Amino acid sequence: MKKRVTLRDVAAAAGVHVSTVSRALDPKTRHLITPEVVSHILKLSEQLAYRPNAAAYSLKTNRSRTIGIIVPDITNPVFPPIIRGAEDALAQQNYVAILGNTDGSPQREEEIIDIMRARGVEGLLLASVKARDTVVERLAAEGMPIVTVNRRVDDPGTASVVHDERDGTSRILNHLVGLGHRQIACIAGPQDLSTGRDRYLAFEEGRAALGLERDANLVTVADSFNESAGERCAEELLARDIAFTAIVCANDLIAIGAISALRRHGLACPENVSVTGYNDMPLADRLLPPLTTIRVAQYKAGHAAAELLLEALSSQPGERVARHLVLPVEMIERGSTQAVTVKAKGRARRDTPARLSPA
Amino acid sequence: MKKRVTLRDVAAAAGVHVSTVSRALDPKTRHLITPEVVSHILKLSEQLAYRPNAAAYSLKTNRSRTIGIIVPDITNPVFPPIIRGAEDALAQQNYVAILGNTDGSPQREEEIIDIMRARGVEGLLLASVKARDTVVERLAAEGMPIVTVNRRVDDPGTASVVHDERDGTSRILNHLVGLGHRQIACIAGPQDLSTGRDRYLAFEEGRAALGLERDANLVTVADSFNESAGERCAEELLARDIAFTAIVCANDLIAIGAISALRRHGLACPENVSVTGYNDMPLADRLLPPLTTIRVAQYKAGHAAAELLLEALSSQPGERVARHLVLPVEMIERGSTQAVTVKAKGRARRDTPARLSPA
DNA sequence: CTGTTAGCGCGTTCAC
DNA sequence: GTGAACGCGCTAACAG
Repeated sequence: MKKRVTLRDVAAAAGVHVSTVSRALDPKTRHLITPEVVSHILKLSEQLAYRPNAAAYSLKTNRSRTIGIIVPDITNPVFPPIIRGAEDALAQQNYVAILGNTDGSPQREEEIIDIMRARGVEGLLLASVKARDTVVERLAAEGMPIVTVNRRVDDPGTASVVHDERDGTSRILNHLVGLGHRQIACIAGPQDLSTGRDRYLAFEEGRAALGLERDANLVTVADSFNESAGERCAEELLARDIAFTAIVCANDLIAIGAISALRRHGLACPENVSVTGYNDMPLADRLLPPLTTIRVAQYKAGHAAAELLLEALSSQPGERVARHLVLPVEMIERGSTQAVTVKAKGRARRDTPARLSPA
Repeated sequence: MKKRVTLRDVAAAAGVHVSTVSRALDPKTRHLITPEVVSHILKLSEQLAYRPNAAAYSLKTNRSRTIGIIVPDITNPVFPPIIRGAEDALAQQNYVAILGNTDGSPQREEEIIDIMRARGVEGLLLASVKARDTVVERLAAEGMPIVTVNRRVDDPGTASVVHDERDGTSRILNHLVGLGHRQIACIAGPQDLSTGRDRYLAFEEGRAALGLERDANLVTVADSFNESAGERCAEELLARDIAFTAIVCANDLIAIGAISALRRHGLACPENVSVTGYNDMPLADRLLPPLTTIRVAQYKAGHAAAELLLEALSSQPGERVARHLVLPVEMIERGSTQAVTVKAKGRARRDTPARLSPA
């Protein structure tokens, strides 16, 4: 491996002292040096392909130009756009990111944060937080700059970029009611995550506002935002033997699982049961059936979160105010929802005795 | 932010010299120190939550314990499993990765590599290489350890982990012929990428071996591995006004695009035309229709590639031999392929005059 | 076995 | 305007 050219090499070539080169190369201190010398040094360092040594810079200044991004699992299609957005924003300021996957485990999260701190990350972008997150609380107390993205923590002291869950859920409900649905089931997401909780709260709120009766039997809570949890919850709803014509799912993967489970029980989506997702993840439009869902701007969220973090890094610790961004969402109507038909209405299950349906 | 505890702090607390602490903490040199002293130091450093400063280590040893992973676009569902596999392998040796997206642009690739070198990455994991890649050639010549994953470069001097493209393509062809297809079109991938080229070569080889006639009209080449390229190529095939009952696509996204284009022209998959993908990306089983495709072990490939790279890093520059791994693939039969029906056979297009179909 | 010493490459405070 | 000197936190060579 060719050895790297250092400040010293450039200085030797230019016939000046290292510190002169250092100053000439830094736009902030460049004015201290004679213009001709500056241009000479600039040309030379270009020629020699001088690249400052990040480790030395970091050791000296205690600034690593690195931040940590922590997600539950990069393999979940929700996260890549967030990461991409964040990295694009970071790159503009010569920052890079190192990535960690927690698989939802708080211990793993702690380990990863430990590793990242050893690496001297200047801040953290967290897509993995629980609503009540002791790891984050402790870190924030120590003054580590943190921005959560997609999810947030209850403590308003931690900056966040999230989506308008209430509006999204309300649009879904209005859409379904507009199609004639009155018996609407809900597969809520994990209630220890802000997204799962906020969407569920918005569901109950919207349901009440639309004059639909509350029925605890229509609600089930998934322990995870994935397909198998969706399947399990749909099975549970079906086992309860109650009537519903639509299911509002906490995210797209849950919806996919639910549709599979329905199909196994001989129920077609949307003919027998309408199903909605949330996130509009990649390929949601190509599924069988294409998902009616809420489009959230994940790339934008990642981008904005990184910018918020960079902003916090460049401000003094004292003057930091945790900022919170709520991005607007959009409803995307596709094939997984349709108007209630007389046939499907009332009773969602096929081979069980009919029962009185309210209204 | 709480200031970090350094070796010096631990040394002061233990009443010994820094270098003693350094040695006690390193398993390799620990045997030089009296066991009681070691355990005392270990306990103390634990207590003080000592974390070695990565920048200082890196500056001193010239080893950053960081590698660069470069992909075309993390948003493409093929890459997250590769990245995840690589990161899991790296983590076992206390390495971390920084990520870069090239969007397929060689200039961007060069910029990213520049940034990564400034960061002192010890090696590179490349999922972005062209078959002929001057950037990689130059880097390899300079001695930078490189492993390509998923794709490879023509130069056998660069280590790689790829999948058995020939076997995969041959399975697809056998499957289709077994279903009675004789007029099989092909949407090949970009021919400057090893995957696109190898799959296409295997297609021609397999076609000949199966005794199918060569027809240049049945082949089209996509300029990119995505849905819109798939749509364009399918349109092109249709415009040529030739008969085919199946299309072999270079990857899943192309297949998805092709199916969309067919549908726009009133052709259903698989009823009128069978379509195959490649990669078995996440959700390929949930699409409309579910894709018959080749499953490649992306996580495993990423994992293996990272291990290969770590191995190269720990060996002496002299004794390095570029290793090449070819992982086995598996065919997954789903709904996008079916036996040729009398009705569909011969002529794939509906509202155009029929034409003689060979055999 | 342990302490001493000498940098790794850079930014920064002093002198000049 | 420029050079000299120092040290960030750590490892490694050498002493003892």
